[in-house]
Amino acid sequence: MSKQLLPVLEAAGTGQAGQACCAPLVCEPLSGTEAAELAPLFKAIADPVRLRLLSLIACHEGGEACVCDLTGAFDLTGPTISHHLKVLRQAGLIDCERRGTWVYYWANPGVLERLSAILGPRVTAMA
Amino acid sequence: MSKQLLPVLEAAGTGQAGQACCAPLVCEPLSGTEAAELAPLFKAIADPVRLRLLSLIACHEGGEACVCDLTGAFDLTGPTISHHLKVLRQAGLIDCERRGTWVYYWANPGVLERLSAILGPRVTAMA
DNA sequence: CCCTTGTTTAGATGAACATCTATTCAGCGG
DNA sequence: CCGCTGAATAGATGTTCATCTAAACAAGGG
Repeated sequence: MSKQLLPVLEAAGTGQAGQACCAPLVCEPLSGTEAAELAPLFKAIADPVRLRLLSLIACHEGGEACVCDLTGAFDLTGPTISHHLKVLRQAGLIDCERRGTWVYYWANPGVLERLSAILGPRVTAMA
Repeated sequence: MSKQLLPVLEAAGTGQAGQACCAPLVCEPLSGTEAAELAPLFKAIADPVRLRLLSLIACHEGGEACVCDLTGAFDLTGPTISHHLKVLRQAGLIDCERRGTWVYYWANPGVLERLSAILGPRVTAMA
């Protein structure tokens, strides 16, 4: 229901600066500010439950998943799942909307792509 | 000074299964086992200090950096830097060797690439 | 052989975090 | 309007983690 994108991520995917050579992280040293912005994003996916939640949501038919589709995959209580979803949402990795009784979550593909771009020296094949 | 590669990472970069379509994470749901293997790797880079350390090492001239090159960049004590380097090393992201008085660290590029591949739907342009 | 410098290990401490139970909020149907 | 179900919030608890100081280990130079 909210949307937030971090500055460091805005620049990562664009064709602005030296995007063709290699991963920013391997190309030139991260500044303290950049690292401070990136670390929370990696922290958000640095948990087995959240990693699976993100994957389940991203892979789900129609690109979105109801919470009730997710809780069954884990041996955890509802509030715990809700907590992890909140962490992913606050990191900007997913977003959600309430439609009637159920709440639907979908992944924010751009953020994931940009994280990937920061890590890996790969071709930026954007359409 | 040790080397360890995780099974889930071995498969990620190879041309084995569906690597051309999209990121594994977005393609099909991560199993509990896969998530449990990946999460610690992301946890290793989910810290501003370690992220900068990794970047500093990877970018350093000659591909390797002495600990004395690294400590100056942070407002932290030696033991703290050493601790973070140990975390990165145990995750397999970096490796080190003692040469005389100094200890040199270098990045393990493959692991980083494979993490990138898991996150991002990008072309695997490997030579 | 001791002293100095570079690096790691051990142990302690305070903050952050994952999880739970209990409660509250939001819609829907009788 | 009341009760039911899905989902989030509040508060508590045990664990993990980042950081420090103190000590140990490694290598080299008088």
